[in-house]
Amino acid sequence: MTVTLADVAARARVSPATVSRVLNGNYPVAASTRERVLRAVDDLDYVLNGPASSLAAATSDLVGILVNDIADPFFGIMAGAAQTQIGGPGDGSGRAGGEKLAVICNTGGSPERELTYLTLLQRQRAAAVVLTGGAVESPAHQAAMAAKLAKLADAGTRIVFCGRPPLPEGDALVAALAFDNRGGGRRLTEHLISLGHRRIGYVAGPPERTTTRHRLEGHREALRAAGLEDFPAGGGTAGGPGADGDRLVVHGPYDRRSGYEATLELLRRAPDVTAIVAANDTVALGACAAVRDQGMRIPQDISVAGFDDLPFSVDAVPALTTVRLPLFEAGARAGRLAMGKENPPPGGIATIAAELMIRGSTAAPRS
Amino acid sequence: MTVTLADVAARARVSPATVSRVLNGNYPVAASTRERVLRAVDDLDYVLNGPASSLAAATSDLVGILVNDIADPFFGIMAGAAQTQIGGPGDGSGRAGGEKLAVICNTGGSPERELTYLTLLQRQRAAAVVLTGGAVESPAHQAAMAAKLAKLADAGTRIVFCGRPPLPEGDALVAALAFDNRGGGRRLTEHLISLGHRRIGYVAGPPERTTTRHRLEGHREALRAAGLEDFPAGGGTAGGPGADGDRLVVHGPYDRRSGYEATLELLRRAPDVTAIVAANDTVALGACAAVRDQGMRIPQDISVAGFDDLPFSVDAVPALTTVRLPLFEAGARAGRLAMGKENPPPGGIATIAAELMIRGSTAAPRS
DNA sequence: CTGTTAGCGCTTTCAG
DNA sequence: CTGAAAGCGCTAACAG
Repeated sequence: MTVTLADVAARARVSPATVSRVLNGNYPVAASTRERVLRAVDDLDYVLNGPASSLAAATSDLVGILVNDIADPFFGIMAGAAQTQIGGPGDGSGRAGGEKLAVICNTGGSPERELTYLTLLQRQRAAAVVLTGGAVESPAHQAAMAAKLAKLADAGTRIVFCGRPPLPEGDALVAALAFDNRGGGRRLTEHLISLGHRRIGYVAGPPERTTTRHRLEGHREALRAAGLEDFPAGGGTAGGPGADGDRLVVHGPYDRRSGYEATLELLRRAPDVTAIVAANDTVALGACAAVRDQGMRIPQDISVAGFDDLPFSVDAVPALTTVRLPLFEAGARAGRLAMGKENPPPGGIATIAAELMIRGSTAAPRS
Repeated sequence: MTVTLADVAARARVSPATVSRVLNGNYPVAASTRERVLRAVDDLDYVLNGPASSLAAATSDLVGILVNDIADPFFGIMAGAAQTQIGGPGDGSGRAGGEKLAVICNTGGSPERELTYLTLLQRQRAAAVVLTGGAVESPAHQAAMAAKLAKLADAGTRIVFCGRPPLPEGDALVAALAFDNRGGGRRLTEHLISLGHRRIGYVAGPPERTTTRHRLEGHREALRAAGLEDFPAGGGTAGGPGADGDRLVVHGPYDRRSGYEATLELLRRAPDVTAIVAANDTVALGACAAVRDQGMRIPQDISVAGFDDLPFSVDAVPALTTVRLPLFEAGARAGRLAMGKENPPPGGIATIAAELMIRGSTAAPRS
């Protein structure tokens, strides 16, 4: 029923090996032969058996792209961009040729799923894996990840981080594109301070994420530099890294609802805040809604700022002050790195600049 | 270097066949033996060779999810939901067991890429394929799709449509979950008409998409029912299906920018429109921006409505009147269908209801 | 440039 | 319930 390479070989009156060679295009074949083979392929409507080919070649054309939440455009944009550099499209040949199959895997932010997907990808002998977005910092998970990635790497899988800092052990195996979350966070808060804000609330992401920590650290650097750090330096009572007793920081997931609720909580704890910085734009939207529902105006009564500069942020009313991350460019570059089309940055790690976007949602506090 | 099933068998003092059986859990194995095997697997840190297994079994554990634009939450939400029903997660076993690898493929809305991805998935002997969102209606592409899907289907790949109408030939091979775009579009425009609007502009999606056509048809049904259809019934001069001479309809891609520009164009053509219906929420955001940049207020000077009810729509100011599509639920159901966990709807096709969400961006026209 | 020959690592009858 | 053996369809040396 199903056409095999041998069938094609028979019809083209060549050996299977030759068919394989023209299909893979990695070996000299006479033009006339190649043409005959190609015709046979078309006539028979032959489709290569991927598993067989991967088994024999000990490598597949799968490239995995791991994301924390594919419903979030932050990841959608990066993943889509990476796929443009990897996927079947570019070659325009119509017939699927030497393309890789770029696939996006949604971990939902769960460390277990991240590991599971990695195992699944390892099982498929993936050609490369791109890990996007913030990592979970629990030591156990980091160790497990390092071990798994090492295994993948020496099975020949290329590893690329995109928008994620390299692992502590700094495997040379990995090319990393890290966003300057700390610098962006710092500049954002500096902006608020320069506007005259002194009590600034912060709606942070989940405490165990690198992204959360870095952005928050930047925020605190700015506060400290301005002598505004009014919380205990050594952290507070809650457990885990980054925990602290600061009444002006509330943690929660990276979603709108969390932004809404955390903001309400913040306003309850400190009704005198004049500005709120959100972990990202989505959270900021929730924060805006909460602020409004409390009968306050943005930015007259309270300023709100986000992070990422997602497409909808400019359309918020007022437009959201935020920090732009070049998500598309970073994703595309990660895709190229995964394909080996581009050389890794010196030292294996590149820091991607974050640009402050000042818009209407922030202004000087009243009086 | 790499551990094989034979190694595990040796260590567990059983035959390779037995190891295979415990791993696949589809055959009776003595509890003690199974345990011994499992321990050997752990000791050796064995990972199944996917290609080899797929080759032997003539089927893989890959499930493809095709989307038009993964940067758009419309697709991100559906795809993510589908993955929750398919991916490695649910079983919680830690070790990757019987899971499928659900992968998202971003076609960018290009028919060629759609076909290419299908070929790639066919090559991988995918267990199932989920196609999401609107289809391109060109007859050539439809024919190519039908042929390709037929081939996939009889290679044992399960096919599921999600948010896409079944193909004209209505293959019984396919389970389809279609959104009621026409009904939703109709109710939305009826709402506007009931508010008193008579000149309603429409920023439509790309003309060749099913989604675009259905939503627009619903809009026209409503206009016609109210006797407001002021354009030539038979269509106008532009080429292609769905083209018409209606000055109040402008087509463009499903993105914010298109919404912005098309709205400007609309306002130029017909400065007297009192309401604008957008192809979807993203487009609506662009439309809102354009309206504001023209110095008009929403909804006092002009009403704006969207479609989809994406998460950010409720946060627009004023909140967007739109049509809610149960994207998550539909995606999850599609995932279940793809896994064979749920029976296909009677007749192979289910229509998913669309719910009108009336919010602040629409109001009665002035005077 | 092209054919021959071995496997790649697993699943699956078929016996026991 | 378990083992033995025969491929699955392709690639990759090696010879020509």
